[in-house]
Order: sequence, then C-alpha cells, then structure tokens
Amino acid sequence: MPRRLFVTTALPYANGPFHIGHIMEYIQADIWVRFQRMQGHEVLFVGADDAHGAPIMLAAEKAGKSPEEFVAAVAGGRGKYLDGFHVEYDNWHSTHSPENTELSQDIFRKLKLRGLVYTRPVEQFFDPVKGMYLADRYVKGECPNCGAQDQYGDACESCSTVYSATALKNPRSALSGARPELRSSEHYFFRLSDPKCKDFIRQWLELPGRVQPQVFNKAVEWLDGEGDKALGDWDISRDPPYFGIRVPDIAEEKYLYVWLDAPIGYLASLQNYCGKKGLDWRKVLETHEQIHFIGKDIIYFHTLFWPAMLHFAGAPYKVPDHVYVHGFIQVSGEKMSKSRGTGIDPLRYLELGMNPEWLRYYIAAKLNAAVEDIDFNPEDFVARVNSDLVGKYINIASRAAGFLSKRFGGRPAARVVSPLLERVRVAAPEIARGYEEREFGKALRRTMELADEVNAFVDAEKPWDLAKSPDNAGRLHEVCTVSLEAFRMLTLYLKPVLPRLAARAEQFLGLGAQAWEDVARPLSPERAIGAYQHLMTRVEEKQLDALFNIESVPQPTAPQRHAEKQQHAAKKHAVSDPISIDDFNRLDLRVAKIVRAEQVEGADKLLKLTLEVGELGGRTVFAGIKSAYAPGQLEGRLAVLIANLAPRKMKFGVSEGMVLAASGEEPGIYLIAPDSGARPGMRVK
RNA sequence: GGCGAAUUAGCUCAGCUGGUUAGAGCAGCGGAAUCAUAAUCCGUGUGUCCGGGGUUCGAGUCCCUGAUUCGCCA
Repeated sequence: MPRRLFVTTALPYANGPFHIGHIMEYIQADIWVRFQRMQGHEVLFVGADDAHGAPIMLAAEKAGKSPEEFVAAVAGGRGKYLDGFHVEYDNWHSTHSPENTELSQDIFRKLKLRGLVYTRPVEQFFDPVKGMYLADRYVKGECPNCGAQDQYGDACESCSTVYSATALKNPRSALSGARPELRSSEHYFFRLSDPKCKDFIRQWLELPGRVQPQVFNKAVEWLDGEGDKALGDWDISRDPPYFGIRVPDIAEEKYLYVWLDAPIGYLASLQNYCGKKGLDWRKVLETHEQIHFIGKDIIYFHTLFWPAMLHFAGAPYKVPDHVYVHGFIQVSGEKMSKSRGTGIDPLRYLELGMNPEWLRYYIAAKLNAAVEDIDFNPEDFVARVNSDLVGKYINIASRAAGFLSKRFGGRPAARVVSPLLERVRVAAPEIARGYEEREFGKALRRTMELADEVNAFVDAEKPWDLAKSPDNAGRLHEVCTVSLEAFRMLTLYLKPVLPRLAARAEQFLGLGAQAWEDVARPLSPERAIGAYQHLMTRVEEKQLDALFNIESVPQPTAPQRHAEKQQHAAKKHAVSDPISIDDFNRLDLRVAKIVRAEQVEGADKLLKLTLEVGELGGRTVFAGIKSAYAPGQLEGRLAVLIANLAPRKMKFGVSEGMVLAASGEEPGIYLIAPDSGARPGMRVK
C-alpha cells in the first residue's frame, strides 16, 4: 500500500536570498522525498516564500520598492538555487497570494467562531515620525536591570535580562531615532492558554513518533511553564502600516500577524498546485500524511500554534502528522555569520562550478534524525567527497568497465553467483531504514562499507592478472560482472542523495530509472553497457579556498599564462636555509583574538588590529591585510601573533607584533587561523 | 539568572536499556599493487571517553559538582 505524503520545508523569509542553512534543509527534505518516491510512494513536495511582515515592509522601503515588487524580486532569484542543488519541489508559491489570503481569513474566522479569538487593548510604542507601531526589536534604550546602553526592546545583551520594550529607560525608535509614544490599540488574541487548547497540544505531541524526543521535551516545557513562564495567549494582529493579510469582517484596517499566515502558506502552495493540476486540495489534504521539515529555531510555532490552529479550525484542515526538526549548519565550528565572512554562499558555490552533489553528499553524510547542529569543515569536505565518492564508489565502475567493454563487448556474464553481491543486496532494508528515519549518515556509512568490500574483492581477484591468460576469461568476466552489479546496487542506494550522478550511471549501465525494488533485478547479459566516461571529478582545495575567500575571485587564466606562472613559481619553491629547533623556539607565537579591527586613516595597506592574547593582555598591531579583509570580517576571529617581535614605531602608532598570514604569487592574503578550540594566549609550537 | 543539550583518537563522528583489552571513516606512518589517465589493498591507535567526587562486583554509559560551548526563556 503506497503512502501518500504531503511534505513541506519551512518557508524562507523573502527579505533576501537563500543561505546555506536553507539549502541544507531543502537537501535533507529532498533526499527524503526522493527516497519515498523510489519506494513507490506518492509525494507532494512544496515550498513557498514567506512574504509578509514589518521587516519586509521596511526592507522594501529601503530598497525604494513596493513590498510586492521587493518580494517578487527575491522570489525571482529562488529558481537558480533550487535547480542548482537539484532540489525538486512540485510547487513553489508565496504567502502573498490569493490562496493564502483566503485560507488565512478562513482559518481566522473559524477560530473566532469557536470562541478562541478575543480582543483586548495592547499598549505599545508608536514611532511618531514613521507613523507606525514598533515591534520590540525596533526599540532601543537602556536596560532597566543593568543600565547597559543601546539595548533592544526584548532582552539585554549585557545581563541577558528579558523584559518588554516599554520597560526600557530612555527608549528611542531604532528606525527614526525619535522618542516613541506609548499608545494603545485593540489587538486580536488566540486563546492558546485555554485548557482545551493545551490539552489538545499535549495529546497531539504525545503520539509516538509525532516529533523527535528532544522536540517533545522542549514543547512540553513551554506547555507546562508556570508563573511568568506560563503559556500565554498569542497576539495575532498588527496595526497598519503592515504588509500582510487583512483581519476579515471588520471595517477597521488591521492585519494578521505574519506568523499566523506564514505556515498557512504550506496549504496555499498545495492549493495552488492542485489548482494547476485540476486536483481537489481538500481531498489531497485528507488522504495525505502532512509532514513538515523545519529548523530548531521555529519549533515553538510548529508544535504549539500550528497544530492548535489547524485542529480548532476544523475540516478541511488537518493537524500535521509529523514535524521533523533539524539543527543548524556551522562552518568550521563557528556559527554562520555574514559579517565575519564565515558563511558559505550557496550561489557562489554554484558559480565557482562546484558540483552540487558534493554538497548534497557531505550534508547527507553528517545528518541524523536528532536536533543537532552539523559542522561544515573544509578539510573534512574534501576528504569525504574525494575518498568516499570518487575513490571508493566511482572507482568501482572505472575498474570494471574497461575489461568488460574491451573483452566482452560490454555484456555482463549470465547467472553469476556471488556471496559479495548477496551481501550488498541484503543491506537494502537496513539502508532504506536509514533513509526512512532520516539517519542519512548511517545509510551512507553502511553504503560506503559495502563499497570498501567491493574494492577489496577486486583486489583479491586481481582482474589485471586474470586478463593475462585467455584461460581465465570466464573468471575475468565474472569478476567484472560482480563489480559492476555491485556498482549498480550502490548507485541505487546513493540515488536519493545523488540523483544526477545516478541518472548518468543508469544511462551508462543501459538501465532506466531504478526504483528501490530494482535492487533485486540484476544487470542483464542481453544488454551491453555504454562506454565508461568519468562520472565525477574530485574536489580541489583551490575551489574551497575560492569559496571562502570572498575577496579573491579567481581570474580565468589562459593556459599558456598558467604554465608561465608555474615556471616562475618553481624557482621560488626552493626552501630557505635550515635553522635549528632553538632558532625556532625563539619565536614566541601566540593565539590571539581580534577584538577590534579598524581602518587606518591615510594608510593604503594597513588595518589596525586590537588583539586579546590571554594572560599577555591586549596588543595593538598594524597588519598589511587591508586588501584582503574588511575590518568587520576580522572581529571575533582568532589569529596567530608573533608576540616577542620588537615593537616598531610607525607613522600611525606603535605596532606590538605581527599577525601571521600566507600569500603567494597571485593576489590574495590569507590570515593563519588556529583550529577551533584554541584559546587566546596559547603558545603555538 | 533559570532550564536544557553537548564535550569520546590529529579531524569528522559511532558507541542501545551500565558488563570482557573503547570503535569507524579520513588524515598520518610502514608495506603491497598497478585494472582504475579521477584510484585501490594490507598492516599500524600509549585515546586522563572535559575535570573532580560518588553509586555499583563493574561506568564513556547512572548520580552530584565544576569548566567550556551551544540553545530556550514566548
């Protein structure tokens, strides 16, 4: 009995392009969906832009566009990312759409009808210059607890007290700088604290397998909060000006809060798709399991509000069957940050010509079903992709195809019996379980174990020796057939992760698109394989350097020039005169944290760095790295400092050491960074 | 501040309800091989399982405590 699945990914906020975190989620969901389809299940996989809310309104204003234009421009850029990473949605829509307006107002009306919506006045800051109410994050002032300056209206970064914006001392609008006025207006609330609401949510959460255990615990913690942590009602309306959906059936201009209409966008996208396909979306909703992939940052909305909204709105709406939560992707152990330049720009990845399936594989290899962050580590990326995919998996086809084509007209041997193939074949259910449970890392680890066994088999059988004597032709034929048949099954196991590569491999093997059950259908002696051509190239470190170094976009160089360059470079490769270990020990190298980086007035190449060097305290260093780094990129990073270099007086001040950086013939300077875990003040030896 | 999670080999990570000398991949090192112009195979781990206490016949696994990191506090 095939399952019917309605699968979504979290709706990205349409105030900018995708970042690597979005792409990770889409890859996770896409792999899962492709796997389900290979199982013969029916899947509707949709996404949409989350287009409403104050931040978009303000971003549009800043860009000199209407919100509609602004959002449309962002939406126009989505395709190249999704296509680029082989993420295949059935539909991509927007919350700023007729479907979403209708659905959101319908759900609102139904909730109201059931007595779960009420109004009460809310006191809020109003910016008299901008003529709008200010969300907490748009108010700044002094912390009421510790007096720290310049804090946002929700929590203090200094003493981490949580408060409301109206508690701030000397508040001002972060938008206009004006002193905000306290005004009151009528807001709509969703009665989340109602016992029947909480009871329902708990019951919804408790179904085994509904959400991961970590998510369950978190949700219950919110649900059972007491005192000032008790679950409160949810403010679901906003005053104009607001880019959103009107609160229906009232004369006054009020809007639904963006977080109310955002998840409804899942349904709007489904409805939009069904409209195009002539399907009844109500029917589809009824017959399909509803599954949401989301990040850990939005658990709150998806495990409390969303199921409650759907449940109490009633038919045709249906509560989600599963909410699957993933962690964040970090880069080299650091939180992603555009200002520090540590993020990976997915578009740049594609523009550099890097293979999207490398990233799909790497991400899949690190993903599991837990709510854990994963780390993108460049060296690890190179090692995994090159040794797993190229060295182990692709190599199997490459080792067998030549003999089979040259000696046997490309036809596999008939009726080959092999314990190895049996082992590869019986792994199918275990690997399937890995995909099903979103334990992609496990599925791939197992697959690569099998690839190892196949390579060991080839080594033991030594086809190159067998090929030397015509007497061994039969055995040679069998060995090559076993290798290639194993390759076929491994391809099938990897197909959800590597759809493009699998399609090319299938073509090479003379097969149609394989489904999961085709594990049991071996290569036919009737059909010759095609000529082997390489299926995947290796990652080069240079590509990762280019990916991370925003400043030095690689110049396409003519081949001759490249050769010239290498000749020049060769002369410089000679190593300097030897020194003793004592000479080396005279250098006092320390890990230093760059706490501040500033432009130096009048200097072409220098940046002024303020360093923190553990017990050595603070240092000021002038570094000639202005051409390669913007000051903002450097703050917070670790570097290596020569701490005992004699201080040097410069035009702009005294430099108390040097930070280490690498450079070559080509332009570009690369700061030497300690591995994660190093602390300021540690000695480098 | 309160609550929670994480901390295992150079790197990335497995280690289920406590049970023999703690594992894998990659890297490194030593060998072999040359079918694979993209590579493989064999061998090789003296790891304060974050520190310190405790429970237990027995703890990476449970409890307490400290450190660091990361979340959540609507």
